[in-house]
Amino acid sequence: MRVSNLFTKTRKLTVDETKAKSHELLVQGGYINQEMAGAYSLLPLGNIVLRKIENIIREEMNAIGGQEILMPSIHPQSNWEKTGRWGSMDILFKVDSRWGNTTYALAPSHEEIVFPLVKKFLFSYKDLPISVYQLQTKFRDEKRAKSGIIRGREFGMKDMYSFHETPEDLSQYYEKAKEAYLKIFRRCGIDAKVTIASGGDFTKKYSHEFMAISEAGEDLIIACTLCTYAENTEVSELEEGSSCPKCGGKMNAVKSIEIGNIFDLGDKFGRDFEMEYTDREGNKKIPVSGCYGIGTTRLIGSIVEISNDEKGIIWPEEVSPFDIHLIGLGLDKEEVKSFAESVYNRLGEAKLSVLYDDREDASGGFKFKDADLMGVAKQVVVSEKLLAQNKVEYKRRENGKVELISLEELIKKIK
RNA sequence: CGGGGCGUGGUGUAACGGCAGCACGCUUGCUUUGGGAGCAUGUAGUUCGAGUUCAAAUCUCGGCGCCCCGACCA
Repeated sequence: MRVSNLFTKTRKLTVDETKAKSHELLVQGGYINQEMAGAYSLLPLGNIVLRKIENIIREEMNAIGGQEILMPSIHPQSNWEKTGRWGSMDILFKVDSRWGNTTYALAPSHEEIVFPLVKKFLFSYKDLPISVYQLQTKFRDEKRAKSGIIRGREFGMKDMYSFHETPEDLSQYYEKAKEAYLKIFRRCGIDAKVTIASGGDFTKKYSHEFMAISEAGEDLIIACTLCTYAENTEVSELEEGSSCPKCGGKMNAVKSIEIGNIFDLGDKFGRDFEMEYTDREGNKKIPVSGCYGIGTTRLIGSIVEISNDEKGIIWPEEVSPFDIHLIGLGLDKEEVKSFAESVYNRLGEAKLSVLYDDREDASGGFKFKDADLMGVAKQVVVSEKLLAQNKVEYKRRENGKVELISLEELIKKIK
């Protein structure tokens, strides 16, 4: 991708200091645009980051047997009445059809679709376990949208639902999902803490929240400084400075963002939708199930919230919108330009994705500032000076360490 | 939903009730390319409605919108 072709631009000026840091950086860098309170457009760069996050999630969900599907966003009222949530859920958007008197729910979650859906294909214990997931848009009529992309009224989410014969099988799968979640967050550059929380109005059982430690967070948790163990202060009896029940490390109270949540649903929704199958003894049985969510667009904001400095965003490698940000200096000179172009082409041949700052009318300073702001994990500079040595300059955004290196050495090094 | 704040060119801001100004951006031209370039040039604005007043960006009432604190939070 050439910077000269990007229809978005970076912005020099601060957008609104009162908002979240991640919001400011994502707007300045040209990743997102706010359309109203709680609704955002993802611009080319932001969209690439979202796809990268989604693909990481896909890989890890597929690895634990999840099958990807895609369900609709508008749901029939009757399904929501069956679960009792039509009347009880105050964040539920309801939309009227212009024809007749039909009202639909705009999906804040998908139990009301996925349970009747799976029911259609579930006849025997031999069909279990089943695990399905989707990457989709959710709508929640939040009383107050806040913190930029971290808490919107429309947002991206991965939701997975699993169905099992026994609570034991569910809990085994639940643990597998927990590990998969930690892996996903690690790949996104976040060292997530796992807290035990209440199940909300969802289930009488417990749930686990995955927390990213950040001042921008809305939750206060008490987290171990050594391992992933943590408790939400809403339910915790641990005190600041006490020792971790799991590893003995020190527990600290910290603010954090909820980036994932998994629930043991028991047979709640299975019963609501009379989801019966025949077990080994020929009896009718209701499966137990779990659900597993990750806010994908919120994750974008959370990563930026955690990974930035005074110059801009610092993308962790796996979610960086490009492998390399290539900066061409002095491109008005023909030989420098063709050198830069050949570097761009060669990196592409080596299957590296490159954002190439090919602007001939921008000063060098401007390009460095833009690159640091946009935060691509690796930067490569070409210039007249470097051309003379037949070298390029290689720099990692996270530590700013600079290396002079030949192009082929560079490719070998980062492939 | 309770409380508070704010609404001025594309962006960020200034203006006692009395000529709407600045910076950035953008246009055009020339010069510039190793850390947000220089000169010249042009461009564009008071959220909406009602009211008070000789006169409203400024005061009053209402609408709409956004932000913050709290409450809420699959």
